[in-house]
Amino acid sequence: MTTLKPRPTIRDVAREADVSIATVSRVLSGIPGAGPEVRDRVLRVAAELGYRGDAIARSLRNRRTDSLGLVVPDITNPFFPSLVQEIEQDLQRRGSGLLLADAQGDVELEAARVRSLLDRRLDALLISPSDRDRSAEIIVEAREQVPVVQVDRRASDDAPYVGVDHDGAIAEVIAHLHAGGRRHFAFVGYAAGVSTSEARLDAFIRHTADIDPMAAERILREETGSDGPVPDAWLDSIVGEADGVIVTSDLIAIALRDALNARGTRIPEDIALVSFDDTLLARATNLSSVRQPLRQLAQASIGLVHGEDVPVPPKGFATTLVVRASSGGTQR
Amino acid sequence: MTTLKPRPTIRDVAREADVSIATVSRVLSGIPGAGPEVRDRVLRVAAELGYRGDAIARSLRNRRTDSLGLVVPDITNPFFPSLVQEIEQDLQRRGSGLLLADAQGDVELEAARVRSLLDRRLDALLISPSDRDRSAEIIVEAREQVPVVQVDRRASDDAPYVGVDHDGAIAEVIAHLHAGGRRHFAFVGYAAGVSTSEARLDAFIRHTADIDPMAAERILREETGSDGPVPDAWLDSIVGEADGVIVTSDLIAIALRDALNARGTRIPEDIALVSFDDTLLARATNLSSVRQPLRQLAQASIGLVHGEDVPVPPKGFATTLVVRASSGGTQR
DNA sequence: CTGAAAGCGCTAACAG
DNA sequence: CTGTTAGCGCTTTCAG
Repeated sequence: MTTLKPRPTIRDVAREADVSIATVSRVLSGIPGAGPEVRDRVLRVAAELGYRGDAIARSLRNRRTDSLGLVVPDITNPFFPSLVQEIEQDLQRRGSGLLLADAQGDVELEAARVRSLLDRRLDALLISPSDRDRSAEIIVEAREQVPVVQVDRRASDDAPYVGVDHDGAIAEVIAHLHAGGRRHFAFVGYAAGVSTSEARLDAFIRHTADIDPMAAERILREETGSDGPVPDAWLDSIVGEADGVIVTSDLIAIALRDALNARGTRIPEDIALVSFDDTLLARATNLSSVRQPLRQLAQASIGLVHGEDVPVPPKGFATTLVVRASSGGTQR
Repeated sequence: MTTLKPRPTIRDVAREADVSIATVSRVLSGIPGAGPEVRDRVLRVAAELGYRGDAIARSLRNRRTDSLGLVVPDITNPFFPSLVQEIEQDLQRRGSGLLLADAQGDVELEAARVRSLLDRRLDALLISPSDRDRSAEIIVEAREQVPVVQVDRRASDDAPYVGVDHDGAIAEVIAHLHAGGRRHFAFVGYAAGVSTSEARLDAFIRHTADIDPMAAERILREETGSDGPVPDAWLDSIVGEADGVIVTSDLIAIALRDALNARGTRIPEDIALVSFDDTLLARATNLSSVRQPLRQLAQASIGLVHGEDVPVPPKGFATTLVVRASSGGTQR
């Protein structure tokens, strides 16, 4: 490490411009009452010195940190990096910083992370709760200190929630598969406790009830986490049984497709595959996937948490089904 | 939003425990000189009130924010979330927070993000620079203010760098492929300006020189970013030409494998594929991949940036080749 | 239009 | 062993 150059303070600027620090503060904050001559001088000196202000001191005084906490259940799940990116971008535009915490799917860890973030006095907290039920408690606790908004996943009915219309998404997928001649459906990768997964499963059961009463029997739970090999049990339940499969994540879908291919099952001829999130995995491997409106999610949740009057559709934001090779064409 | 509960300050604790704020501060900081009777009372009151201290005020006083900035070139690249996770975890253990910024592969944006982070007065900055050459400037600038360490990617020779031994990694991969009977090599996904990619390419050329002089002709640049379809030109240059292919990322490798399969080329029989990063993509799809010691990278970079005397191997940390189906067995 | 001064919550001299 | 006080850098009354 070399020697660190100390940042100029407001006093340096004041001294150099031969005015009081109050004046400097006013000029730099763009507060009207300031003489044009003085104004220019202050601005010039500030620029010369490279004065940038001290966010910490400002925060202490303003009781506002211009930074926001984001807790994700697992940054390793490719859906979240994309969301994080949108959120970070939006915050940057607002001049706010992003404090990120990863709960690693663990409710205890999540609570610890939230508290640790709150100690840093963020202006607000965005959280995608790890567990549908058990995350509610920490959300309530956090809500006593700062505005909290739940994004993508939800746990507490007390805090606002911004997510997508899972029901509409599933309906669209089923319709698409049905239009392609598929009549036997399966739902792969259900993760208990994950609110999005539960919402999708509910919708799946509802929307297949009429056309395929057996579909509710073909629900395959995620056992091993989202990585690891595809269980043989899944393949046994699918091959020869279903011709239209909905998968909760691109990653699982890709693994499933590989495993099916290895068994000689052809995608999409024998089985059509549609997954969720439309991450770069889906794009790179020609997987049909349900795209989430990430920018809208980011903007709405950030707006909401800042107390703005953002319109949030009651059923959630609309998704887009991106049809690619894995569910393309018609069956047989 | 409901009413927000104000956090208790140190004065509240002092008043309630009937001592001075100085005593509270001392007790809570575990500074010795404090009467056992008073000590207990303070601790009890603090607990009752749920006093947690104010990180902002503490930062202003201590000139230390206990938080660290991390700038990644693209959080959407699956390698980085894993690294971020390790870093966040390590920081949490140290009681520090993580301010994340995404440069989106854009040097200008990167500079803006770095400055914005510095304004927040972090204790240190970790950066994985977007561009081998053009990121150097902002690193130098940052270095004047806080300790800076480069992780994974590098740009400036002035700031410390923590990364892996790309040369050793490539050597191991080539040896593995060679042992499997592969004799004609290709390097896919080279990204100019990305220091890791450049290091790997250098090593590739060096380590294939003896056994396959033509290898240097089979270097395929990443043109479209890491998503998007695989260019036909890649396939033309590989099929019938190479039997051992090294790919710079799991994502590209998966896309490439799909495209090769679609052409009737079989993996690993016709072509063995080994990629980099061993992300969950590789695990999920049985791809051979070079694993990076993320925890070591995280710990070393965080240690270094804190001025600790962390041993960093001069050639970089050793990687591990994880052999899976895509390069398994022997040729033909 | 500008300056002096209070004070955000905390820690660290310094006194007693 | 404990209390008083200065002050981190800033914004914002309040005076002038």
